[in-house]
Amino acid sequence: MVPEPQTPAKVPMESIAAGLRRERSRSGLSLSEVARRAGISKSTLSHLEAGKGNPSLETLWALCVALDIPFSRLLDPPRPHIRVVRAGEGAAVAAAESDYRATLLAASPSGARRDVYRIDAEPGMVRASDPHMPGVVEHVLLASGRALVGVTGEPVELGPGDYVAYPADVPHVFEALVPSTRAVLVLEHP
Amino acid sequence: MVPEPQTPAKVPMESIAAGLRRERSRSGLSLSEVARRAGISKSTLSHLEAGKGNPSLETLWALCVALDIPFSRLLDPPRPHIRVVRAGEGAAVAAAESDYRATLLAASPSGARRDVYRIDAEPGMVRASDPHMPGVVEHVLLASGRALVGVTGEPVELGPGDYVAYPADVPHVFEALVPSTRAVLVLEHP
DNA sequence: GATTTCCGTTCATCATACTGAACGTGCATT
DNA sequence: AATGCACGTTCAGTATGATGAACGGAAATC
Repeated sequence: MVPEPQTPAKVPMESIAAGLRRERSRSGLSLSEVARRAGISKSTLSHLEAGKGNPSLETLWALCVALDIPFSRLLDPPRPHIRVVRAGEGAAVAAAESDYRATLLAASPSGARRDVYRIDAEPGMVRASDPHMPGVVEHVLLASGRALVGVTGEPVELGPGDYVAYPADVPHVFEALVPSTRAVLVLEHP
Repeated sequence: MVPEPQTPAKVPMESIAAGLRRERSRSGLSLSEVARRAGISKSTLSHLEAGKGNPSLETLWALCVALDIPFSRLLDPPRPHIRVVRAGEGAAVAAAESDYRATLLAASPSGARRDVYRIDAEPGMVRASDPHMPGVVEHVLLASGRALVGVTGEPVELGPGDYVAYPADVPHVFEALVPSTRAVLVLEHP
């Protein structure tokens, strides 16, 4: 078999468009302002954020510089890197000791600080948070009850023992679904 | 001060050109063949490898697919991502139990396979390895002795308990400095 | 040694990404 | 209300990236 000749190899333009919108809204800048800083025209940026076109490297690069983000932020992972580990899932850390069992949920990036919070929430109370500083990640381990947690627009429903990590430099929510919902929240900043 | 209006923001085209040449030579494919697989013209690729032009995202993406490399491979910095964790350093995994203490060295990328090896080395014996497959990472945890480990040209000296991770798709070495040097080597492939 | 086949480069032509002005809109200010 | 000024979008013109044929050279095949 001849290896994929002429395969169009579609570019994740939609993902890039979303990334541009997300990063710009995070920075709080207007489309015009970003275009001005990047030295490109508003129309070009407007097109790109609409997911249309096929930008040149120069254009994308200028935008990354203007937004002060690494290039990979727009491409590599569909950035909102949301990870869910259900109760019982996850790799266990091997221990010589007898019946000790630790499940690794998230590795700590070196240099990161982690603050721990306890959350008590009741149904009907939706706690919506504004974006934090860039790079901030929140980890939530649900202790009891049920809750919708995560990035606004695509939250995850958690049950007891479930875990989720999501970027907290975009708007995010915590909404209890049943009474006496308790959780541990770890706020990680680089 | 108005924040950098109109700054040209130079693109690292030379670095990208070098990356294209490097990755293609690594794959052993001809320029024509890569162009054919990517579905672009030879002339375009020829220009890009010469560091000329300003490729569209579609073009670059197609090349990355054809070369089977992540996009960031062409842009990111001088690739070798080397991480050293000295004995005693590193984030410890919290345990309710008494004096148990686990230091997390590297979280496993999902889908990655990890093979574990035991290494026994004596001074004078320099073990130089040729590059493995792209994306392969080696982790070395030194058990006893001393050793120079890592990417050829910039190895790291390890003592007991020290840990290092380095890309193994470039030439790398393991050189024991004292007798009875032992280590655990984890070979990780995506 | 002539021929074939692939290699990588160069150049005129075409397709299109980018531009800049004009537009409708919403929010302050007067 | 009227005005001013940002915002984001649309559209015709233009700059330029991508193409495909033609090229010279090297290696394999006859």
